[in-house]
Order: sequence, then structure tokens, then C-alpha cells
Amino acid sequence: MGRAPCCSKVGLHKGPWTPKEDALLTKYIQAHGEGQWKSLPKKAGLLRCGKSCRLRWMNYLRPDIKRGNIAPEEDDLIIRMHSLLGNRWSLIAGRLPGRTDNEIKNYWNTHLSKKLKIQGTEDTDTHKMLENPQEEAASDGGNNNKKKKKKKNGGKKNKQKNKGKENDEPPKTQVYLPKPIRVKAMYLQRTDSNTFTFDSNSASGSTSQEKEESPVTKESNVVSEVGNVGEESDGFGFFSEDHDLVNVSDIECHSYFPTDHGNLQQLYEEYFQLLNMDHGQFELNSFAESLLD
DNA sequence: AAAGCACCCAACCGCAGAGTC
DNA sequence: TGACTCTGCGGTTGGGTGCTT
Repeated sequence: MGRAPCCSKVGLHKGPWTPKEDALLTKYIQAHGEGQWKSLPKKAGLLRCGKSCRLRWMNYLRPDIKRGNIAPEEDDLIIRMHSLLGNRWSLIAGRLPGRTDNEIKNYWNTHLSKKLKIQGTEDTDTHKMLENPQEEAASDGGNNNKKKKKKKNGGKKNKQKNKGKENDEPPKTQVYLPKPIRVKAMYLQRTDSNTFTFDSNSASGSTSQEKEESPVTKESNVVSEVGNVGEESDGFGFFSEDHDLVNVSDIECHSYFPTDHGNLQQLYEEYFQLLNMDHGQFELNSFAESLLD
């Protein structure tokens, strides 16, 4: 596998984006849609590498980005999802509408890992919730070699929150695979009539992992005691009814995402059950197996 | 007031999977 | 089949900002 030349190319800008660059990128994507990142900078008149453009769009400029103020329920979900999935930020982000993997990663590194370390509720190396927090915290020795800077007293801005709900999960008898929903940018596609459309198929997930998951999508929508996470068979109602393109003008981003704690809780429960089920009973698909690594 | 420290987060880097030729 | 490109992911860095001393 070769590596595409990227920012090492001479003459390309690096570092913080200027408002002008943001405007150029946004304008281009609104006109032509996402994708073709390699050629996008040139076409958009940007002196950036495609990778940088993609990152800027995905993590900052996308219209459905929800910035700042991680809600307590999101905070809680991140912690528990991390205990199940480890550092699979994109998967975790996929369950937190409007949040990017980068944001969650940053939030984890700056807030949550610290918090859990102090609370001793998770082994930050194995990502498993600890049964005996005190012992584990003691054995850890308080070293975190990955951090380039030592924190004093665990950080002055560290916000402690009362959790204590890790063992609240009621026993479930049925297991359902989580819906492989990846909340992505609204894929704006130009149509012949010069109107923009939302490509629901692309938006449902296009990463390599989601592609693996896709065969599960249908099966995972079986009616469950856990509760149907979304509406109809669309998961979060992200698709139009006929799974065809819909006019972007009809879309309001916030209305397509689960925002209440109940849905986030359901999502977590799906993962939780998946990871706790008896492997012998089921033939796990590749997605499920990947979660169990 | 200013120097040093700690924190936050946008952005970069390198790797790897998938697709294409 | 292998080389190459495109894309996405996770780890890491470094500059800006605010707090402490």
C-alpha cells in the first residue's frame, strides 16, 4: 500500500485555517458535495492538502456539528462506550450525533480519562471497568507516561460528577446487534437541476468499518425488548421513507438525531448486551467480533 | 504585573483498509 | 496479482488561553 503524498508538498498551507479558507471550502462543498478530497483543494482554490480539507470539514465546518457543552448523558455514554469499545473514537462518535471523533477523543483525553483515573472506575489501559477501583488505582501508581505534561492535583479544571450507575443494567434476555449508524455529514450532491440532494445511502455510513457492518443493518432492526432505537427501520429516521434522495432543504439536522437520554441509554444497552452475550449462541458478524477483540 | 504552569483543542502525522487499474 | 490512490482512523503535537504564584 502506498501512501499518497500529502502536506509535504511544497507550497501548501499548514496550521490554523483562516476564515477565508473556511469560506472557500464551505462554499465549494455546498456547491459540489463532499468527496474527491484529493482534487478538492485545487478546484476550490485552496492551498491545502486534501487531507487537511477533509479534516477541517469533518471536524469543524460541517453544518451538523454540535460544538462544546458535552451533556452529562453524553459524558456518561462516552465513558461506558469507551469501557466497551476502547479507543474506537469513530464508533463512539457515531453514537453521539453531531459529535466528531476528534472532539470525543479530545474530551476523553482532557476530561474523562482524568476523571476516571481519579475515580478509579476504569483501567485506562485495558478500557475495562474495574471491579475493585481502589486496588486498581493503587496498583497503577499514578503514572501516565503518555502525557507530555504532568498535571497538578489532577487538573484544576477537573469537573467531578456523580455517576454510580454502572451496575444499574437490568438483566436482558434478548440480544440485538447495534445498528451500524454512522452520523456523517449531509452528503450534498448536485443534481442535474442544480438542486442539492441529501444522499442518505452515503450518510448512513461509508467507512470501512461500516461497510463491514452493513449486512447486519437489516437484521439488527428486529423488534426487541430493549426498544427500537429509531423510527421505522431507519434507525434514527435518517432516511427518507423510500430510501431515496431527499431535498436538503427539507432537512433539519437536529431532528434526525436522538437527543434524549433515553435513546442514548438504549444505544449503550445494545452494545452492552452484545458484548456480554454468550458467543456460542450466535455466529457473530465481523462487526460484532471486532468489538470483542 | 509578569512569568510559569496547566489546560484545551485544532491540526498534523503515519498507518492501514478498500477500491481501482 | 501487485502497485498505486483515496480515504478514514487513532495517536500526537503545539499554540493559544487562562489560572496560579
